[in-house]
Amino acid sequence: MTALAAPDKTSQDNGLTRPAAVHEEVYQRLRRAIISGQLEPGRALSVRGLAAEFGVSAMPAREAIRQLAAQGALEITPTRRVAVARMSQEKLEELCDARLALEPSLAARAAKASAEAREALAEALTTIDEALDQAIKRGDSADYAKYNSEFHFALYEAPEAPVYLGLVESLWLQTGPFMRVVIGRLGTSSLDDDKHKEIVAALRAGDPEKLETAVREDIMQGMSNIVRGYSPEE
Amino acid sequence: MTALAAPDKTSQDNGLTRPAAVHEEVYQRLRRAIISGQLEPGRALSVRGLAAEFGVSAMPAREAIRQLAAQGALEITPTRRVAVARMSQEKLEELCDARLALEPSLAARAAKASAEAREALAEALTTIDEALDQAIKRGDSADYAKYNSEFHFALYEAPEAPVYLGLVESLWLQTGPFMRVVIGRLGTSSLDDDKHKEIVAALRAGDPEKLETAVREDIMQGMSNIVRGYSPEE
DNA sequence: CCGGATTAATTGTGATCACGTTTTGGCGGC
DNA sequence: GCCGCCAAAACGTGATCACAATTAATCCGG
Repeated sequence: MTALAAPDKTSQDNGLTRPAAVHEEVYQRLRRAIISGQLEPGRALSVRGLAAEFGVSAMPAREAIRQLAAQGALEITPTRRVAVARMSQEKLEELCDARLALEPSLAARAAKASAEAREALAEALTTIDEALDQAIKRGDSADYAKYNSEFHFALYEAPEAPVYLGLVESLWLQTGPFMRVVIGRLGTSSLDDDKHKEIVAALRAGDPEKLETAVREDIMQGMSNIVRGYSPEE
Repeated sequence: MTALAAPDKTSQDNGLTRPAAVHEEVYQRLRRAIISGQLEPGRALSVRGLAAEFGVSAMPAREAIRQLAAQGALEITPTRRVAVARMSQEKLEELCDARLALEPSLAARAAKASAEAREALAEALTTIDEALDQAIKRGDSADYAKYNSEFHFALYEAPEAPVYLGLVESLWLQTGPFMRVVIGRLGTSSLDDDKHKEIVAALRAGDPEKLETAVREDIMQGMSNIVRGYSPEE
């Protein structure tokens, strides 16, 4: 019933750092689940339900919900109930425009890093992209969504641009759930010609303009798939 | 001590609508105060302090803080204390870029409305702009910031684009506090040649491209003022 | 077998409390 | 006069409870 990934306890940066707040933990897990499309649009959430799912009290669940609602990932119904945000034709167009306005120029900043940093990032991206390709061959749409989001955010986190990153995260939080529905509808077979190879190549070359257009094309193609898979029902 | 505007009780859309949640009320007032620059960067906030200020219990204050933190308006220090977000050189550059990437194209959508709607909006904007000009003549930087934000958001709320609007609100929540500091430093005399007249004209003409460039120029000019007033101290 | 009313379960919200941490204010020693 | 220590005040956070509202379930009459 859950499908909400447990935290990766292997990364022990513990030493002098304070243990993460419980509500932060809940927020991160829920956030990842939404971005990678593990929760379908309209899916009802509740404070007590989430609290039980995570084995915590109501307070951290409330805070996580409020935070994700502020980022547009969750909707508050007129009767104050909470659900994963739904998609609409107009919203889809807005999301597409906004992604095109932000993500390419954010990615371009990654191409301006040092050659070593670019190479390290390129290798990391390649690793993710291979896992992504295998997910496509396997027809595993869950893993596809997961690795696709990991690929993009590995790229977007590289230039340290917290403002941009926050905006882009908000966009993915709103696209993620719906994306997954569409992939489930179309299957992964229609997704095997993404522009990730071009993205990595442009990054390696240190060419911001080329990286920009590669990301733009990747977005446009992905979003056009979504539009293709969009049917006006609910 | 407060300076947090009380809600406008005159707008009684009551009838069948549910009374607004207390935390929503707190959020809105705090949000407006931040956008219009009534709270300086680094200003410490606390759950109990806010609760006392608004005459409510701690819960609504907590939720409002969490929400504004998610939008980048408030910072959570490493020791979990809350403060109005501070500015930095890099952040300022990011905010400038992001504003230029989003606000002109959002405004352009307003130019595509019907002639009647555009005319109504143009008149509303003119009214605000007159108040703004008087604030400048008066040298009242608080009112300047207030009317300037009102002008822009009247324009941005016209096209019903909630996704875009959310992103732009986040940007203003991060620029507002710092903007006010800069205005206080430079005085309002350096602000009397904004592009608002061009914006209204382009809107009346229904010319999206012209509106886009007018908004872009307004942003660039405002942000260049900020850069001029920026000194690395604190 | 179905539809509507009544009851029961679930939900968001606000309030309050306890606990451990952090910040602050003041006092004493150098 | 200044710096470090110590106590006190303030803080974020999680837990729990009560309440009003909404949603779901149940039951009954047809």
